[in-house]
Amino acid sequence: MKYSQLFGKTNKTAKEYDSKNATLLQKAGFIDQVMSGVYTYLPLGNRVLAKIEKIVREEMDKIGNEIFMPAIVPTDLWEQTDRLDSVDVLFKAVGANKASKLRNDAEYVLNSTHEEVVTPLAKKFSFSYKDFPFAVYQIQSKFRNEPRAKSGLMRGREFRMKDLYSFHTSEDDLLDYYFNVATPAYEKVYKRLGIGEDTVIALASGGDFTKEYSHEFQTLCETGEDTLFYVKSKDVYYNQEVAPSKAPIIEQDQEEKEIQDVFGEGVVSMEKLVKFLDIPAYKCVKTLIYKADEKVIVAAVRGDYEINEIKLKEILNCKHLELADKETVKKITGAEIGYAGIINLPDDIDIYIDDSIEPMKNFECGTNKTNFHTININWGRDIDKPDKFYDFKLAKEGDLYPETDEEYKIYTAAEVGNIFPLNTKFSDSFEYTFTDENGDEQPVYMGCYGIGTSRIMGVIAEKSNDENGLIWPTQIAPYHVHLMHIGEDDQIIKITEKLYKELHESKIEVLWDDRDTQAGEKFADADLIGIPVRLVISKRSLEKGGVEMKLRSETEADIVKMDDILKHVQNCL
RNA sequence: CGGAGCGUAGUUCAGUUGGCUAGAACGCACGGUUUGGGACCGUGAGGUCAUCGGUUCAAGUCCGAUCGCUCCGACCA
Repeated sequence: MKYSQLFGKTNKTAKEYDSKNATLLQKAGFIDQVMSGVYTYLPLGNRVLAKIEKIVREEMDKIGNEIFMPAIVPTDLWEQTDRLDSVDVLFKAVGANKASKLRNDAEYVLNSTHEEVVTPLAKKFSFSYKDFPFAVYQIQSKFRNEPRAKSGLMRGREFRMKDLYSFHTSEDDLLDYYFNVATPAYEKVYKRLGIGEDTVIALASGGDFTKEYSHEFQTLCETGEDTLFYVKSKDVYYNQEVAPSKAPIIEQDQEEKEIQDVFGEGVVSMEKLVKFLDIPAYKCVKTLIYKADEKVIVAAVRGDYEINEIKLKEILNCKHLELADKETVKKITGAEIGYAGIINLPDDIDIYIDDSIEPMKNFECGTNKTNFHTININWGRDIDKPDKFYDFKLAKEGDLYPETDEEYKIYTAAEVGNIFPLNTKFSDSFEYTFTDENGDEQPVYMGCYGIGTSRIMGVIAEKSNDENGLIWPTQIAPYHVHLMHIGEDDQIIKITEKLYKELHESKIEVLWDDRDTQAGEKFADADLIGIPVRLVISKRSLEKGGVEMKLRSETEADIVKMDDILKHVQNCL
């Protein structure tokens, strides 16, 4: 490809975003934003995405059959799984042209994931135990109406994803595939993409998919959205959303002080309270009123912690958990929002207390009376110590892994894959069963396995760059070689053109910057685009005996004899 | 969905208490000098100031609504 023929150019005045991948991919002409979280892939970006997907496809072909499902489907499929109105990010589409008489009024779903399509599909073709196990996958655009799309390709509203679904006659067979077939295939993919070293498996929430943990493939990356908690002795990573945690020991007072109500008008946040009472947050108790399904409950953590609703939900064994509204809080506590505490509560309410509170002495909590807080509360004396404490605090830096009491090591990471054991959740919804050896109907077990291919492009751009631009790993670089000539001398152009053709014939992908422009501009663009090998032909290089060759990841250039250049390039790929 | 900021040329931005015949840089076109890190000289094209409404003698500027973008938070199957 000649640069002069390439659609989409670099733009040095393009906006600087907080996110590197958004900035660099747009400056270098890989993507163009259409709206928040939605991008056009320009030729360079499209080539990178295609190469990522080729690698994913090659590995998935070893463990499943590729199919291609529709992005748009009727709503009734989503009604059958009860997800039509429960998936917050679901896009629904209607025919927009109200003026047209031919228009129908039906509503459709733009799939955010394809269980609703693949399960009825499998049901049409595979009914006998002899058909199992099997797996199908596709690479598709997905639609999720993220309330906050951000960070370039890291979190989009339309994005590319590979989704594979596996079908089994038993849970054991599902787990065997899950851990021994899908997981190694995923590891191979990340290795081939050049992020294998930095990619770990983390335990994460199964969401509404499964009660069990799901497994996330997380690429360590400073600007990632996720926080991982690593247990060294077990070599296990937990996503913060599920990390069990024990608060480190904090020195407590020896003497029990006198309990006391303190008047503090409008002191409703932890921040204000700490200032007002002049005590640290870890001497306070944070009390929140929740609605768990239809039941109202009280949950309390130490003041310097947040409540982890995923963990709390698990403890409560409820489907929906949300903070109670103003009226409910008033009814339960008798006070305005902000003064709830674990004392003076009605007898019939269930109170859940985090284990961070257990060792506390002379602690503070709301009085359940507007404008009042109570200090120097002690277990036994002022309030009965509950039989059971729970762990539903959001793990934070310094916390211990409860089982071994070792301090977590903390990493930030970007999710590049997520696999879920679905078990019979979707086969139940669609009444998908198979017939076993005895002629009996049995439930089908399923797993689903996702890789966000466009996000991976963002993650790699985010991780692999320097102050001058992108640095693509060879396997997914838009081209292998960035060729340029310096000087408009006929001889130099002829030599460059000859090399361009030779590279082409050797199946080496080459981008030739054939513009008549300043050398500096060509160098700057080459660095920005980030193609792994740069070849320069100029009067100077010819005088030195050939072509200058430089790797994007290196700072030093070498002169290579014209006859040896193909061999040298091939060695680098 | 809450909070904050913003929307002016292809791009990134400036435009003060309302006075605009709306600017700059980069990019683009033409001519010339250059050719190893975004070089220089000259000429030129390019704008319904997001949209709709209001206030005013006068609106890019003030007010309202809508749409959109960025950042923080909530959310994230």
